[in-house]
Amino acid sequence: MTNRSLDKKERILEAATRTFAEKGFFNAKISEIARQAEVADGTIYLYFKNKDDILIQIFEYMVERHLENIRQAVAKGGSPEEKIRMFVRHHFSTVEKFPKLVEVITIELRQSSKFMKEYVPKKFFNYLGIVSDLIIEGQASGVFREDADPEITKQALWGSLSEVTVLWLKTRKKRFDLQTCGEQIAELYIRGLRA
Amino acid sequence: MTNRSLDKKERILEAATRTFAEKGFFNAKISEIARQAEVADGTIYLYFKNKDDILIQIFEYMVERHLENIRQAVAKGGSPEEKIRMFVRHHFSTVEKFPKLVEVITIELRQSSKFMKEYVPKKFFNYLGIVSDLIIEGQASGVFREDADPEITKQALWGSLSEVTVLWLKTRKKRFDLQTCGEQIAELYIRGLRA
Amino acid sequence: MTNRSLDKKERILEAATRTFAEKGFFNAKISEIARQAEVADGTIYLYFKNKDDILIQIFEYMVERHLENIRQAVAKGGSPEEKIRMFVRHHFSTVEKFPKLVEVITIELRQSSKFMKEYVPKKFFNYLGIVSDLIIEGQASGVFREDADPEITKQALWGSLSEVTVLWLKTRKKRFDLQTCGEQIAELYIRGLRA
Amino acid sequence: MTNRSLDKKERILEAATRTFAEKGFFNAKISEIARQAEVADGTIYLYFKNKDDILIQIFEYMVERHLENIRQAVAKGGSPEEKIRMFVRHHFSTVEKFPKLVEVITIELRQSSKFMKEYVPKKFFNYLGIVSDLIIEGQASGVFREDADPEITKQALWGSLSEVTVLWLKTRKKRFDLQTCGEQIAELYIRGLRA
DNA sequence: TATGAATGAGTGTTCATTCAT
DNA sequence: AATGAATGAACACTCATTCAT
Repeated sequence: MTNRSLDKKERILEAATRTFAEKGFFNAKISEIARQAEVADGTIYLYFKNKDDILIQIFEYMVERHLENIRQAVAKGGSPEEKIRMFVRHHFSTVEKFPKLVEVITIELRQSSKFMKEYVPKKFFNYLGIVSDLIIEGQASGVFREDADPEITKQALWGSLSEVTVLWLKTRKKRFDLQTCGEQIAELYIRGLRA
Repeated sequence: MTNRSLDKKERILEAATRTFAEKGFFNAKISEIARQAEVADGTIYLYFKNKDDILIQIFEYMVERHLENIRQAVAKGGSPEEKIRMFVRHHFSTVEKFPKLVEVITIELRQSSKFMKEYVPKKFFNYLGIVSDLIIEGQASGVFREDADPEITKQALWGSLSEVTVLWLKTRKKRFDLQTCGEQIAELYIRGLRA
Repeated sequence: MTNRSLDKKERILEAATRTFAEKGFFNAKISEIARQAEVADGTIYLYFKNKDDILIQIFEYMVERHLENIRQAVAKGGSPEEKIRMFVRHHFSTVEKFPKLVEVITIELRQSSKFMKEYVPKKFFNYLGIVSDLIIEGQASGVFREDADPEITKQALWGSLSEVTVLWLKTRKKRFDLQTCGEQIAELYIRGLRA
Repeated sequence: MTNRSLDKKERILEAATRTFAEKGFFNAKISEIARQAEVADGTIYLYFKNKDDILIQIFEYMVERHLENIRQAVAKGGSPEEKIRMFVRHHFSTVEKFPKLVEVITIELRQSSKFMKEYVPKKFFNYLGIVSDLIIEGQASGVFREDADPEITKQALWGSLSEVTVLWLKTRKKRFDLQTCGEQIAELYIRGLRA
């Protein structure tokens, strides 16, 4: 029962992720998602308020998964510098593991007006907050410049990660693989922040 | 004649920019743009292939304007480091001068599937190419690390600029003004690249 | 068992009457009726064929109740004239006693296409037949005009009663109370029929 | 131009009247109306706000036509009694001339929730007002009873007319023709009102 | 009897685009 | 070049009804 329900919801989330990644948010039809999830159109509305809500739940599901691991991953790095490296590595290994999911989050999410205008991604703020915390920690321990603004830097790093991710997802011409991407960006920010 | 035509096309571009920025790409109606430009609905199709094309032409118009100045602006900086600073400053001063325009380019453009999937922004590549050229120049003159990949770094910088821009456009709570943003990001990348 | 069943059916009829009167036939949801009757959605279909059938059964239930009393009530009037007065009075006192029920019968019933097109309200014909019988009786005893058509008059009276009822239900601005309505209409028809 | 537009709007009104009468308001599809009017679906929305609006405009169109003539028709009757006769006759001759139109007005109109709940049929009130004016006139000249309430009587008469009309429209078993109906009802009310 | 999760048919309305003038 | 009336494809969502339990 609960089992079947969870099954169904997950099947819909999966089907939606695939469909959104392939067709884009707007061109993805509810009936196509239903078909792929092997449920009736109406069933989708037992688990989701509307089309935008599917996207938002994909996002939340993703952030939750990601968040579970990221703190542990970051903790493994001893110094703040190493922690930043871990954060970046973790991002790209997630991209590598769930490219479709990341594609939807990074590209299609912006097409949902509900998401862009009404939804406040609280958990995502927590996630990004890890970065500014790292910077503050590094500044406290003297390894990072005092004059670097943690908020701006956090945002800048996130921009770098997602832009490079989009490029990689779009081209798939891995002249540079994701490992390289990660090391390059981590190095850039670590040196950029060093006191 | 040509005069009136140019007039009309520009009026449409302006009206579209305003409307896209205010309502978003999808909620902006062609008839609303026509009304604001004081032309008939059909007239728009004498100058633009379709709704997406308006967006693309706004983008090209923007890049052209931006490109005209950017090379001169960058040239003013003597060293590669200073040139990067000029590039970033130029970006944010443009954001400051044409916020509506930048908002459309940075946010609404991603809503057009034509743009995201079919259009190859050649001129924009030229524009971004300035950055990788700068890095290569800096590496040649020994001020930048040889192991920094110019392509990845270029993309990372662009990601930082646009992400911070989006944040600034959305919040308008200038806890940090754009000047500060620019200096922060420039410093980050210059130090990050330094040999 | 039978006890509980009757209970349940009656609870559904009551809940439906309330819901139909409040929301109208089309805006009343089966699930809302089920919620109010404290049964499961599916249970309703053990007692009723479909949504229209609920309405029809409300109607029949009403007519049965009404019919039980009306003959006695009419019988109390000695002369045909007085009997018409009793009929009209009885109608309005029912409106007064069960306004919700009457509202559903008089207004919402017309929204059901099943009712309007397929259902033949046999019992209701019996009910209205009382009027034409009265008229014939009056004609036989010489108090009513021979040239009044009992069928047309019956229909006309019914139209008057329901139209005035609708007005009263809609406005509730009792500039005239129901008593007055009844006396006015009875007087009109008695004089109109008098030989 | 204006010519074509009027044409088109009238064609839609006609097609809608026919379709509503045949299928009922709810079962009438916009696309079916468009097909019958030989216009595109979207064209309907250039002339009408929505489906309910079509019905409302049919109603207004009808009342306007009816109102134009009714005052003249009533004026022809010399005495108040004769005027009531004219009013009733006029009603049934309209039913005879435009049965489809009357069917929509009398039966289908009640299915539109917009009409029943939001629209206030001002012109229709004027139309019915003719009746209460007649009664008051008759009371002033002493031919009608002083104790007959003009408002209730007006409403009662309207109920009689529409109920008998519905019966006639539904059965078409003209055991009594409309002429007879008119004379019967007129006689009933004239006698019923007589001082 | 009773449940309630699942179904899936069904449609009014919008709006980018066209084309006769 | 300019118009703007006309087009018609396209689709998320609801809710009465069913049926496995």
